[in-house]
Amino acid sequence: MVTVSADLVARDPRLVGPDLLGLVLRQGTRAGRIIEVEAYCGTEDPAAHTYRGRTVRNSTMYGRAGLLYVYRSYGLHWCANVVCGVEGEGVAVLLRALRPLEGIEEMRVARGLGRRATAPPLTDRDLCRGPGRLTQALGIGGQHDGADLLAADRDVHLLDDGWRPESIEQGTRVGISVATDRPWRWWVAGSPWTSRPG
DNA sequence: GGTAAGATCAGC
DNA sequence: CTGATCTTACCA
Repeated sequence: MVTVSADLVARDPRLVGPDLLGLVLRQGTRAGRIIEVEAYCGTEDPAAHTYRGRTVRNSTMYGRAGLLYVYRSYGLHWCANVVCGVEGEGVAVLLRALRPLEGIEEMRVARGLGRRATAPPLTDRDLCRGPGRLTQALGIGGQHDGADLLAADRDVHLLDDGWRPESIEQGTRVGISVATDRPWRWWVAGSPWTSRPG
């Protein structure tokens, strides 16, 4: 397990996105492998939070590459992004699904909070499949917005254990209503851990 | 000042 | 399909 270099993320998010597949996101004792991502491309991307300029919420997305941009989605869920490009550009890659690797019991507890007693038991596939689910599973929230993912001594960081996908598939992004034609979503081909069937 | 629309998810 | 619930944009 080694940390990820700044060179990997200090590029166009459409290049960084597929290169993040296979890397490990760790938060405390919980970790998962990145299976599915989407690129958000700043002023040229109407679906990006930074398309209309800086706000209180999106300021981290303008920071230097390798920071974690965490925002609240629909007032309820947290979504985690890896800031890319150069400082001030406002581009990032959204993490959409992980394969759980470590701390799976902790993830199960975190994901079970607030569920009805009658709800069916959570399978491993239910833990990190979707951007809101993976942050809940790892315990990532607003307090991690702006964290440095490239420093191994931090609570939350990116690691490379050498694993690489055999092949990668590409398609359009999920859950947006503008710029729906841009093929800026990538996932590990054939993986059962994606947020929706490939 | 009010309102609508989200980079979502769970439950019916 | 709907409701939950926070942030922002846009209009009055």
